Amino acid sequence: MNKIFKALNDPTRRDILQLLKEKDLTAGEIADAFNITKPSISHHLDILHQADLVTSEKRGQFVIYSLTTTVLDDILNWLVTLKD
Amino acid sequence: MNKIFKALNDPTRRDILQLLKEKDLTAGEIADAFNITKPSISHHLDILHQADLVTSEKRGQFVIYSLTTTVLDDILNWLVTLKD
DNA sequence: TAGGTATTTAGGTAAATATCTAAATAATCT
DNA sequence: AGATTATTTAGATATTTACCTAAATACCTA
Repeated sequence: MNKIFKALNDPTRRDILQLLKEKDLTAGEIADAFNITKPSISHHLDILHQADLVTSEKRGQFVIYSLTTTVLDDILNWLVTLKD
Repeated sequence: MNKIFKALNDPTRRDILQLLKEKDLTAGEIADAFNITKPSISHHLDILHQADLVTSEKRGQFVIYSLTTTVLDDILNWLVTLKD
């Protein structure tokens, strides 16, 4: 839970997730979508990965990132429980 | 959105919200529930207030805090949209 | 194998965060 | 009014975070 909230607590990382919602992307493609250096994006991707919000697969020299949404259920449950 | 995610990105603050779910509490009662000094709790309450996750009402020398969940809808929407 | 591309790791810096103690403010009570 | 209680503000410190540049790693191709 902690890791997920931490991962979501950054606008760049939230934007990355929304990009990945459309389609899988390589690390480079993700970096190109932002005005941030590639190492910084790599760091953001690492944090998202630690939270299990993305998975990565190495394809040749590329690393393809995909969205994973199953862990969001924990947060959704927590929020809904708080609401009712 | 930013403020809400920020407010939720701390276990103490999330625990405060869950306490307030049960019933309204004074700042002191909230502080007593944690191994943290009152000024620190006051600071956490301020962050929750800035995110509109709690409201406060002064009753005599006490300040009573209540949970507000309406702003959670923004996050819930964002999360659900990401999922489907 | 040498050179090029994609990505991550390492190291450093500035800003934000969580915590503390001490002091200030506000309300109550004797 | 003076003392007590509740809460917040101020100021200090240690940790975390987000970002950068430079270097390392991994893979591909000629």
